[in-house]
Amino acid sequence: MNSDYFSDAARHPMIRRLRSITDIPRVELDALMDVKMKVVEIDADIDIVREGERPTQCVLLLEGYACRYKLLDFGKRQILAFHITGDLPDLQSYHLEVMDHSLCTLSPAKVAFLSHQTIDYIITTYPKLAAALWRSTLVDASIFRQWIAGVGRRLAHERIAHLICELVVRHRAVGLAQDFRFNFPVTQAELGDATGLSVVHVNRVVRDLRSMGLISLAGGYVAVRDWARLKKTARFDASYLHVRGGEP
Amino acid sequence: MNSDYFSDAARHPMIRRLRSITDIPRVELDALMDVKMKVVEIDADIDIVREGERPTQCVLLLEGYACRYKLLDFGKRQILAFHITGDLPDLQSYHLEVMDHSLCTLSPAKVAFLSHQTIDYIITTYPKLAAALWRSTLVDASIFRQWIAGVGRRLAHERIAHLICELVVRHRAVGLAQDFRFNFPVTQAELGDATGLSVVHVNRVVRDLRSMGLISLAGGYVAVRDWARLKKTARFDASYLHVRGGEP
DNA sequence: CGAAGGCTTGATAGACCTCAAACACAGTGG
DNA sequence: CCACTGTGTTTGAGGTCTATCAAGCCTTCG
Repeated sequence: MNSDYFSDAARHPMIRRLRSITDIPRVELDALMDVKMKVVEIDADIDIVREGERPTQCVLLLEGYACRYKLLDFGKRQILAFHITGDLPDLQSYHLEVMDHSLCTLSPAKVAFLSHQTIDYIITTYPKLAAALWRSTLVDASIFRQWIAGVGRRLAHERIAHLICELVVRHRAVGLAQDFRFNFPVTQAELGDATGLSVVHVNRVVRDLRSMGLISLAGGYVAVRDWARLKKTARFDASYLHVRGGEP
Repeated sequence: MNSDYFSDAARHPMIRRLRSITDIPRVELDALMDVKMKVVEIDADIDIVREGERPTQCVLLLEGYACRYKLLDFGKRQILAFHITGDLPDLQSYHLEVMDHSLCTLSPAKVAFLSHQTIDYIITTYPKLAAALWRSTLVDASIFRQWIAGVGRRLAHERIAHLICELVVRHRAVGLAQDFRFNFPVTQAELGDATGLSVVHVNRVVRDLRSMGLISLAGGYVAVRDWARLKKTARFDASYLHVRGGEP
C-alpha cells in the first residue's frame, strides 16, 4: 500500500473521482480511506478481467489507462469505455456475476483490488458511499448512452472530437488536465475500435483535426488547441457526464 | 390503483421484472406490493420526461412500449433503449438529477409513478430491493454496452436481428412471449433510430429477414419463425441480459 | 541492424444514405 | 359511401461516407 495515495483524502484517486460527481460527508470519506486494498502494477495491454469470468473483486484504477471492450466475430472489437485514474471500471461486477465484456490496460497501470466483501461492508455501513457508488455506475451508463448516439448518428469527425472533449472534461474533473493537455496512451487502432471506425479513417480524421488547429495528438498526449471550436465541431455538451459544478 | 396488478406478486409487473434478474425474499416483495403508486394512462408518442428536466419521480411501465432517446442536430435521433412491461425506464433519475435523454411512449401505455421519496424509503428499508434496483440499472447498462457494439461494429442485418433477439428474451423473461411472438408497436423509422440506420435501409433488411423465413413483422407484432437461424444471423448470445436461469 | 508496431497515404470497393415517388391503410368528414 | 388526409411501408436510382487492400515510412527496442 502506498501512503502517498491513501493517507490524504485530496490525493486518494477514488475519493477524487467520487467527489467529482457527488458530495460525501467527511466521516464516510475517512472510512473509505481506511479500507484495505491490494495494490498491483500491471503492464500495458493486459486483460485484468475477461468476458465470461466471475470476478470476486473490483478494480480501482490508480494510475494509467484502461478500457472495456467486447470481441466480435472476424476479429472485430468494440471498445466500450476508456478509464482513467480514480475510475472503478468493473464495479458492476459486484451485482452482475458474469462479466459481459473484458477489461484491459492500455498503458502500464497501477490498480487496487477491492473485494466484493469489502464493497459489501462499505455499502451496508455507509449510505452516502453506497449512493456514490451506485451513482458512479449510473454515470458510466450515461456515457454509454452518449456513445450509442455517437456511433449511431454522428459523423467520423464529430465522434473523434466528441471523445476527446469527453476525456478533457473527465480529466479536468479529477484535476488531471490543468491546461487542456492530458495523457492519452491510445493508438489510432484503439481509437477506431472505440468509435466504430477503421484505422485508416481515424488517421485521416485526426490529421484533419490537427490541421484545423483543434488538437495536437502525439507521444501519448493530447493537447486541445482550441477548446471552443473543438466543442463546436463535436457538438459537445458536458451535462451527460454529470460532473458536479458542470463543465470546467 | 388497479388491484389486478398489485394484489398478487405473480402479476405485479415490477416484481416479475425484478425477479427475472435476481432473487428477492418474500417479505420484501410484500413490502413492495404495498407501495403506493399513482397509475396513469398515456397516449402513444408522448414524452414522459424530457432531456434537461429534473424529475422528482420514476416511471414504472405497466403496459405498452416506451423508449429512451436523444435528439441530435439536423433532426437526427438516436433511440437508446426500448422498454416493456415491468421496466423502470428512468430509475437513474433517482441519482442523476438532470435527465440526459428523454423518455417517450411508443404505444398507448399505462404507467405508475414512484416518487424519489418512495424509492428512498424502499432502499433504506429493504436491502435486497435496494440491490435489485441497482442491479436493474446495471442490466440496463449492460444492454447499452451491447448496443454500442451493435451500432459500432455490426452490419445492418445483424443489428436488426440482434435487436429482435434481445426483445424475444426480455419478453419471455417476464412471461410475455410464450410462443416467440410478442407485441412490437415500433415503426420502421423508430427501428432505424434505434439501430443507427435509415428508414429505407431498415425496410430492405426487414424484407430480407422476412424472405429468409426468420421473422414476420406486421400489425404491431413480431413472430420469430426460426429462432436458431435468427440467433445465428444476429450472432446473439443472451448472457449480457443477465436473466436468471439464462436464455429461455 | 533487423524486427515489430504504429502511423500515413493512395486507390478501389461497398454498405448504407438521400432523394423521390408510389402504394397501403386507417381515420375523418362531407 | 366515398373522397381526403396522414402516417407508415415499399421500391428505384444515384451518391457518399467509410471500409478494405496495399504499401511505404517512422520509431522503438532487443
